[in-house]
Amino acid sequence: MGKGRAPCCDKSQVKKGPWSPAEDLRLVTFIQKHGHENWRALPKQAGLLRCGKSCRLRWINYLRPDVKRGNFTKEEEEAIIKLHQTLGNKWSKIASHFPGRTDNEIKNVWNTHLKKRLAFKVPHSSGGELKESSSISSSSSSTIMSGGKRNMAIELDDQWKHVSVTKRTRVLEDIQDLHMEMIKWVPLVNFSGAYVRNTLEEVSKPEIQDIAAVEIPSESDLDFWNMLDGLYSLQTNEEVQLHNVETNKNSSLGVEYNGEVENRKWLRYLENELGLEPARDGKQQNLPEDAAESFLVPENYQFEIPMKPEVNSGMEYYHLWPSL
DNA sequence: AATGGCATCAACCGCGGAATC
DNA sequence: CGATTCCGCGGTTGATGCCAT
Repeated sequence: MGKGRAPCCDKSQVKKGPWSPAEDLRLVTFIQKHGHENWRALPKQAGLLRCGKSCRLRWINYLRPDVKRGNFTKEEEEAIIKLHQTLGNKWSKIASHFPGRTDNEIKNVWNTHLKKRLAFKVPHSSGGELKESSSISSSSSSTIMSGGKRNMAIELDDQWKHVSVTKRTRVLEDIQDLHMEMIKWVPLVNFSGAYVRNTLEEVSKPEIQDIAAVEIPSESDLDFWNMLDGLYSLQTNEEVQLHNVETNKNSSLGVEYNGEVENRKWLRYLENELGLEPARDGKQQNLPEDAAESFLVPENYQFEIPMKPEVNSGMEYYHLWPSL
């Protein structure tokens, strides 16, 4: 090795910490269109203020369409324990035995659950099977909605019941804020769905020009999405991903799209809880089947329209809608 | 209601090794 | 063949939420 190693990126120029939905969207969209042959160059090309390693990690551990979310089954946990006995802390090797699971996830499960379980293990009479301490249980957040095919209304109801009172209050306040924000936004959206950008500043654009211009929402848009993201946080990312995987086996293009559909249902549920809008039938929740594909990888790569109001419905309902 | 401790997990950091120059 | 670049791995940290007091 040489003396001293060049930093992978300019630390002062990169953003750190949790990824925003807008950043996720950029990353997923870019990778689906261009792949990820060079992680180091990717953030710049995708217009992301992230280091390449961060992008890679985010993709592998979270955004990759085949990533499997949710609780580990008993069988998986037992297999991890057995593999760890032979492989040690070779998380990537252990993960290779579990399609869809990531080394990071397995490492976390080991450190948070399995290691402790082994410390308390009581050898079972039928040879080798481990009996876990009753004090160790899976997190409730990821078990609330484990049944992906359950009726959405029931799921939402169940989930809402698990939300603490303080969080409910905060969410409901956020919903109100969201409606106030929507009021401000309505004039910016015309009926053809074109998002009016005149009052908004552009974010820095990718420097390379051989990639179709990525019309990502501007900073003001990001604020809006971040607010939405805050509301959506009640639905676990695991659940979103689970639904995405289940509903997109033939195509990875629907990751963001389906997550959005689920989020929207959740949002509507909360809106109804607040009494902010009349109950409506579920018809409006369905987007055309081809919308997912056109949304994520439109030919001209445009994301000019984050939201589209239903015609004649005022602010009642909003769709994430592609520019076709 | 406040707060301190604990659990969880996403994300970061630094290193080693492979690939390339 | 050494220097450099990049990727992937494993350890660790920090933010957040939950729960007991």
